[in-house]
Amino acid sequence: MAGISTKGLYGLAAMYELSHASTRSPMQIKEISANGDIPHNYLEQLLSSLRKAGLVKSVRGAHGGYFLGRSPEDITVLEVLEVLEGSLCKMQSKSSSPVLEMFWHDTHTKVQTLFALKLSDLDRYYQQITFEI
Amino acid sequence: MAGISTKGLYGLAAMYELSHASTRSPMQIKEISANGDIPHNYLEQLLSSLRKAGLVKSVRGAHGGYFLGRSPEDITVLEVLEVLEGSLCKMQSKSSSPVLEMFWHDTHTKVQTLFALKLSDLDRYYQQITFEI
DNA sequence: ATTAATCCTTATCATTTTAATTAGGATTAA
DNA sequence: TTAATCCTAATTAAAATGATAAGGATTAAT
Repeated sequence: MAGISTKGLYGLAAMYELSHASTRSPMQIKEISANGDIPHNYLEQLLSSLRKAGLVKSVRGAHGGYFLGRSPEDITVLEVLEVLEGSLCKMQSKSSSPVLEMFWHDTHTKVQTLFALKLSDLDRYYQQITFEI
Repeated sequence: MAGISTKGLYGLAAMYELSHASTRSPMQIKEISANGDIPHNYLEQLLSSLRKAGLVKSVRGAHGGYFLGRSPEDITVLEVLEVLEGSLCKMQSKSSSPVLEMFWHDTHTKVQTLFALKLSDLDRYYQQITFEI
């Protein structure tokens, strides 16, 4: 299936939470886990990947937790999803015809553009709710 | 991974072949299979799905084969891929926040728009090659 | 120094999907 | 009647998904 798995959904939800968290004290896994209804141990694995990619920073020990690795204006949804799900809409084998090859390449580019919005832009979707009601 | 699997690649390649085949005599699996470098028996399964969805028509028996189910102007790449891969970029569980819920819904719509080009439009990519050289 | 809280890592597991392969059945032109 | 072709179902190997479990490493608080 060519869908987005819970890995990506959970990961983006976690990043969204962190983008609204305090920059003073770290947010803990259990809090993200509870807010997003994400299995605690599974989320740990996702945050581990995100940390290795520099998208989050961690503070270990008691009162530890997570911060966003960079500001929400400097992180795109595309980055988050690619860390967790691999390249979006990428074809894994060569095409038989140059036409299809070009189609897939072009489509891949367009999908990347589609997801290249900043974490800080996500809240625009809240505005849409307000406008529509 | 959120990629397109060979199922979709093979299927679209087959549909593309058929869109350029004669409308007088059917095209045989072995020919599509050879042209697209697709395992014969695997392609049979994909064509079976496409036939059940009405995207191809088959002629059984000796000298049998396949036709496109409708004209290339009436079949979109989206239809082909959704038959074989399921809904594109669909999220399988509900989001924790309304903002993300709207983001995913909006993105799903945009991805569908992206793939909503006709089989007959694929050849425009050939023009691009010509223009760029 | 001890303890409790928290992040971190690895191993394991069940389920599903992918990508076939195999084997044979059904249909039809010659 | 036969050979060609589509059609279907069963089986399989490998990988990904979506966890669960267990314990190690680090640190604040006592």
